[in-house]
Order: sequence, then structure tokens, then C-alpha cells
Amino acid sequence: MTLSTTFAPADIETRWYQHWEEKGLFRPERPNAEPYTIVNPPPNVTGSLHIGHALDNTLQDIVIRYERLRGKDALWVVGTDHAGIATQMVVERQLEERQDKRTNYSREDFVKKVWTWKEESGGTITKQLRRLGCSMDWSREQFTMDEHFTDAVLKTFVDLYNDGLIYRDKRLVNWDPKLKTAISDLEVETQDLKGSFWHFKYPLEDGVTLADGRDFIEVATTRPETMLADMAVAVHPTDERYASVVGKHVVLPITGRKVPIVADEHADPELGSGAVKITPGHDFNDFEVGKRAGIAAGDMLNMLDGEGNVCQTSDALVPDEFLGLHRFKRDKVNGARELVIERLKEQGFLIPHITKTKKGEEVELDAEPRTIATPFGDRGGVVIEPWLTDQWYVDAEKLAVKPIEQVKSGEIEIIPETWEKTFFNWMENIQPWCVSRQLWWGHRIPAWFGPDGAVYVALTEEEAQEKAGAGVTLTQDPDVLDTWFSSALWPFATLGWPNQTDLLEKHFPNNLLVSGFDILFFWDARMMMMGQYNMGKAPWPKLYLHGLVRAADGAKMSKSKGNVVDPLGLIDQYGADALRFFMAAMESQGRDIKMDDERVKGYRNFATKLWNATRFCQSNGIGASTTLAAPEAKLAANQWIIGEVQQTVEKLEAAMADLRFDAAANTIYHFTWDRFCDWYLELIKPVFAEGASETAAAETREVAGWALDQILVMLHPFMPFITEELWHAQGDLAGTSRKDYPIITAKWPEPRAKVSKAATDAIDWVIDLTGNVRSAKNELGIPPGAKLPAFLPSPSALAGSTIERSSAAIERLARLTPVTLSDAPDGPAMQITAGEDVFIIPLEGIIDIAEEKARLTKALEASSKEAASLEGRLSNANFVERAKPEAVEKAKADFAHHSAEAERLKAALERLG
RNA sequence: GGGCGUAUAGCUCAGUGGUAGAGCACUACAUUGACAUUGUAGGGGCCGGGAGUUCAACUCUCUCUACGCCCACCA
Repeated sequence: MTLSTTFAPADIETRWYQHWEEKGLFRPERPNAEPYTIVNPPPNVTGSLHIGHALDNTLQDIVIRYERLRGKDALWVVGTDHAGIATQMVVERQLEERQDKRTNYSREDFVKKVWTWKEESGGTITKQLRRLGCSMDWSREQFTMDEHFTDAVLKTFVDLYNDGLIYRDKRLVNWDPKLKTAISDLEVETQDLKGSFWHFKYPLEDGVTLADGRDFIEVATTRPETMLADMAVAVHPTDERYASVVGKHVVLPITGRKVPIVADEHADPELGSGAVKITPGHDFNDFEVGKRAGIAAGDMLNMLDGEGNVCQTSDALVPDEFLGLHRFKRDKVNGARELVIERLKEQGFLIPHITKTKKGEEVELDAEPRTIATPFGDRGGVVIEPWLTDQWYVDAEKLAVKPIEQVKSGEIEIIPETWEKTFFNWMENIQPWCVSRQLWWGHRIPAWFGPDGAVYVALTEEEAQEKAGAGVTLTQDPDVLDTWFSSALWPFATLGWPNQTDLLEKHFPNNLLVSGFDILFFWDARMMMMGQYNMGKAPWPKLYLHGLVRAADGAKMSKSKGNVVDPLGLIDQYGADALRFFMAAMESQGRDIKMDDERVKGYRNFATKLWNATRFCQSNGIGASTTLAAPEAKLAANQWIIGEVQQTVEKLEAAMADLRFDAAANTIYHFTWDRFCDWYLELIKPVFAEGASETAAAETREVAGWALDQILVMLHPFMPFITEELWHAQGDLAGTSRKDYPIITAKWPEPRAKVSKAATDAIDWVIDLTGNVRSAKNELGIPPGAKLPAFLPSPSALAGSTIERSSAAIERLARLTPVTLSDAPDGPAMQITAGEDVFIIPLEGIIDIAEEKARLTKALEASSKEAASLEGRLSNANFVERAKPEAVEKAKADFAHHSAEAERLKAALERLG
């Protein structure tokens, strides 16, 4: 197949992807091969491909294609996450658009609707991953609510419960009043908001006064509305101002509730008045203070319902006018907060804040302005309410023990290592994980309650019934599990666990996990815990964490800012290969990537360059290679390129072993463009000229075809589409083909070549000479195309043989002809070096002597400076005695080189007069 | 408050205990045969400031400054 003159990515991408997928090439049968396994972080089923996915999946695909080429049984597990809250929200939003709502349906009917949505619309992201070229095993596509996955989830829950690692507890949780569910600590995001700090007087009970005679205690709060459920005032135990009233009471305004003054170290004497109001039912600190003061969780007052509206407390002291109000101002409607302030102000309990304006006038404000760290739910987007409920908790502290050890011992390697500290910091202070969610979509918790509240945890209702005894009416817990509870099982539940399948046996533990650092705690750490708990092993030995892809200006991409870059748009514009190569080339460990369209464009140009190089090969009858090993070669250029391929393979393998995607991408980029295209193809052009030797041409065709093939294979993990296309295009030529199989399952290069040093030295010498000639011409204003006669009075052995063997290349590239191995005639001349050789080129009026002098002077200055610096170092006794011998040797050699060069240049200058 | 990261060419970023590299941008030149999505040559860097260790520091240590991120209960 002859290539078209232009490279159009879109034409080939769909075609090859379909071919790969239909032929099952993402996971060819390799029963005896060493396994290599990666599980893909399952994207939300509601998701669509964003730029972060593009990075994450490109890196994984590079690794998996690389290992596949190296002959491994490479398995890349793929699937989607049911994403409890996100998915339920999507379907609820659809209902709302039709003035409908979830609660109009039974739970079963609603869940059915979600499944229908999933079937119809849940495949967006999987189609998009295909456009990126990701070679996942779609034949075993997983979903976290697949039947077998659900079995794994239930078994894990029941086992953990039986081992005492899951328990039910009544305590404060982060409650999302919009979604009406509990969420975990990790799902809370703190934002700094402008707020107010109010100061109140709480009157002391009759007959009690402070040491200074006041009959009230001043307290301050950012959440005045919670005073409706206050249960104490705390002061520090050593605070003398309040020592006399500890154990006495205050009488709260509005509710008239009489609450004790307690001593507790939580109260900071330095802060405000030193006294703090305690609302155990709506504040995490106060909850602890309340417990220390002897208040049981069950007795703590709760003044809000699940939507954040005021409800009656158990002591029935909240006045009617507050009932039903929202906790604070919302949609411009005042809430309980505003009403509390109004009433306190009316009744003289509000202490105004006095401040001065810029002009120096004193003004009285209701409250002190202040920045308040406010907790928000990451999905619902509303302020979290600490709320007292019964929930299920996982004892994360116990599960974290082993993973911490594994990271410490190196059994699990975190790359880059700097994340280890963060990991330990979180794991060593880990809190119980609240795993129950008050949603309908998700894994229903396998717990049943008897009429007396007794709980029975079992895999099935039948088992639970058995435990409870016949005749006991059981009701299943309505809650579902946190989505992350199921995704924590991903590395093994996707392989069949809890069944002991062959797949599981072979592919667990996985070999590597690639994820963004943003889900280190959400997902990675929890996989470690669950992997250890269920499998007794770490789920993978290596965890590679990459950064975020940022907008071009360095800002975080977000829908609200409108600076989101669509990876599919980039694919349309530049091709998937270019986008992938960009991601790889920019991925240096531990750093965020700034988006740069120009660079993506640059890699599209690189693809075009390769395309055109292949066209050149085709037009010269260069076809596909026939062997994995490098062909026998006699010509210097051919031996040289074989040696260059060999070095490139080594560098690439080293980079991949270290997961240095940037180094790997740059290695193949520079080899392809700088070495292969810019030098090798130029060097071999004379071989195909009319009248050249047919044996030489035949050898060169073979070597060039081989070298191009090695490029295609090495580049394939990064640019799968263009390499597959060119692989076949080459293979279709002239019948000399080993391309009866696709590149995706080709073999990784093994040049196994012995390359003579003489040959590579010769080409390096030609390259050096050519560069120096071009440079001199440029500086002297000689037309680049001009052919110049040259004299080489005392050629080195290398020069002698090279001029003989590669005269065509010297003529074509260096444009020196004829080269005479004798002294130059008298008269002004310029000098050009190549290695240790000095060419003399007579000027004969073509060169401006002044300019040549300037050029030589500049070069002489550089050489002298180098030589002087090295001489200084070598004359330093400390250096010679104490530096490493190699360093001293190198300095000596460099000095010899630079001083000789300086001598030559001096002589040349003198010749010019 | 604690932890982490980053500061290198105009921009985006690599890098090593032995006087600095890439891509883009810039300048000059070239151009009918693989390729203008090109070629050739070139200019451009007190490697954030200061101190220390060392024969030698862009690199190691400390410190300062700036920016970014994560965690944390300041009512």
C-alpha cells in the first residue's frame, strides 16, 4: 500500500481500533506467558472523558502496550463504577426536568430507572476511552454492581462484621442536608467563607455571679442558631475567672433551658471570653465535650431535621416560631440564625461589636466579621451539618496497620516517593470510615433488624432469618454502601473473587496501579486495606501517582471557570497519537502538567515527520524487515544506525523500568527525528543514486527497513495508530514482509548486533565535519550549497579510511569536493576541524578574510577559556589529590584537547596574516 | 497550626557533585524529489536570595523570599 501524501489521523484511528477490538488483540491468548496486570481506575458510569482521564489512561496504555510487545500476558482490566450519589443525582435531575421526583416511585421502580439509564447512557466514557486508543480488555468489562461484584461486596461486609471490623454506632456524622445522606470525612471540603462571630450574654442562674460581679457569662459563636440545642457552657479548668461558677448553671435565652457550666480543656482561655457554648448534637468538638461531661449520645439534643430545618428538641423547649425554619438564610429568606439574633438583640443578650471606620468613627455591629472555615459536601455542594445518627463504620485504624507496614518495608513502592509521608500522615491518624449512605442506588447493606432493634448481618435474608429465629419479622437496613467500599475491591473482585478463578490466581496481585494523587485516600489506600483483608496481600507492588492536568495559565480546570479542555477536541484537531505523546512527554514524576496546545501540535508534526520518512522509504523500495535481529551490514552508515537503534532500545527500556514517561518519549522522539530522519536518511540517499552499487543499495534497503520497523515498534506504545498504519503499509511492499501480524502484537526489538566501533566512529566523524562546515559557511556568508575544495595535509587513520569509504556522503553532506590529502597551496585559507583532523580550504576570494578572522578569534577565545579553566583546576593540588581519579583523567584529556585546538586556531589566524 | 511541593533560556519544562539541555517562540539563511506540519545555522541562562559542607555546588545541608497543594476542631 502506497501512503497518501498527507497524514490524516482521523482516517486511520477508527479503522485500527475496530480491528484490534474485533480480533481480540487487546488480550491475545498467551497462556504460558508471564502475566502483567493493571486495573483501570473505574470511571464513574456517569462520566465523560476529561483531560485527567486522558493522562491517566495514556500512561496505563503505554505500560500495557509495552509489556504486551515484550511478550507478556498483558491484562488491562476495565469497567465503570456505579457512583452512588452521582448516578442517583443524574437520574433525579432527569425526573425533575419532567416535574417528577424520586419519591413518587417505589425504591424498586426508581432503581429500575437507574439501571435503564445506565444501559442507555452509561457507555459514554467507554466509547471515549476507545478514541484515545486504550487497549483494555473490553471482553471482560466490569461494573461495580455486576452480580458477581455484588457478591464480593456483601461477603466483605459480612466478614468484616463478623471480625468486629464493621460496627454500628450512634455519633455525629457529616450530614449532607441536600442529598439527605451521611458522607465520609473525605467527602467534606472545607472552604473559607466570610462570616460573622457573634457575642452573647448567657445569664447565670439566680444568686450566682462571677468573681468580678457580673451576672452573666459571655460566649461567642459563628453558629448562633445552634444555641437552641445548647447543653452546657464550658470553661477551662484553670481559668480563675470562672472557677467559682463551675458546676453552677446558666439559663439560656429563648429556650429558658438551664444548662451546667462545665470545666473542660477544650475551652481556650485566650480566645474571646474564654467561655464556650456547647452543642453536642451539632458540633464535633462539642460532641466530645458533651461525652466528657457525661451526656450519652442518645441524650444529646437535636434541633434539626435531615434537610436542615429546625425541629423540636426532645425537651420541647424550642419556641413554635422557630419550628420549620431553615438553619440559616437561604434564597434571601431569613432562617433560624437570623431569628435567634433578632430575639437576643431584643432581649439585650447580644453584645455588639465596636469597630472603627476608616475615618475613625466608631460604629456598632451585631457581630465581628470573620473568615470561617466552612465544610461543604463535595457532591451536594451545601454546608455540611454535623448530625446525630446511627451509621455503619469500618474500623479503618485496624485495617491500616498492615498497609502502613508494607509501604514502610518497601513491599509497596509509592512513586514518587514524596507521597509516602502524606500517606503515612493520613493512615496513622485515620478515623473510623462511615460507609452507610442514605441513598437508593448502590449495594444495599446486608443487615436486617428485628422488631426489638437487634441486628442480623448475613449474606442473604434467609441466613439472617435463620439467625433471628423463625417467626421474627425482619426489616432490611434501607441504606446502601459508600461507592468507595466497592471500588476498594476492584483489583480482585474484577478477577472473579470470592471465587478462586484461574484469572485471579494468575493476575492477582496486579503489577502496578496508576492513579491521580487526588484519589490516594479515597481509593488507593482503601484498596490496600481491602486487598490485605480479603486476599492477605498487597494488591500491587507499585503505586504510581501522577499530578493534575492544569489549564494553560496554571489554574485548575473546572466547569465553573469555563477553562476545561476537552481531550476529544484535541483528538479531533491533532489526532489521538499526538495527544498521547504530549501526555507522556510532559509526565515527569510528581509534577502537574500545564496544558499546551502548541506542544500537542508539535507532536502531530512529529507524526507527520514519521509519515513522510516512511514515504521516502517506500519510494526507494525500502520495505519491511524480515528478522527481529539486525541484518548483517558492511556499510558504515548502516552499521551506525544499527548501533543507534541498539542504544535507543536500551535507553527506552531503562526509562520504562523507572516509569519515566518523559524520558522514554524524548528518547524515541529524538532518535526518530534527529538520528534517523536528519542523518541516516540523508546519509543513505547517495546509495540510491543512479550508478551506485546494487549490493550497497540492497543492504541499505534491508537495514533501513529494519531500522524503521524498530522505530515503529518502540513508538507504538506512545502512538499506536500511526505505527500500526505504517507497519502494514511497509509490510505490503514488495513481498518481503514479516507484517502478517499487527504491530500491537509484534515483538519488542532485540537487535543482537555487533557493531564495529570503526564504522560508528566514521559516521560520527562525518557528522562532526558536516556540522562544522555548515556552521563556518553560515558565519562567513558562503552559500550553503557551495561545494568547496579541501586539503587535508595529515589525515588521521580514521579520516583516511572514512574519506575513502564515504566520499559520497562527504560530498553530499559536507559539500567538500575534491578532498586532497596534501598541503594546501599558499595563500589565505580557512580551517575546518573534524575530530582531530584539520581541513584547509583555500579562500580564493570567496571568503571575506576579516570575517574568517573574527570567526577564528571567537573560537580561539572559547577554546582558550576552556583550556585555562581546566589548567587552573589541574594546577590545584587539592583537586589532583582529592578528586576521583576519573575526574582528574577527564580534566587532563579535556585540557589536552582544548589546548591543541587553541594552538591550531592560533596557527590558522597567523596564516591569515 | 502541621505536612508537602515548586522556583533553571521569552514561555512550558528536563537535568547531573566536575563551568547547563529539550520543545515552542526568536534571528539569519535555504528550498523543483520524503517532509513548510520542512531543512541548516544561530542568539538567548549570576540554574529565586543568603550562608554552609566540599578540591569543586545549578546539584548536598541550613535559612530567607515567592507561589501552589494537602491535612487540621480554633468556638
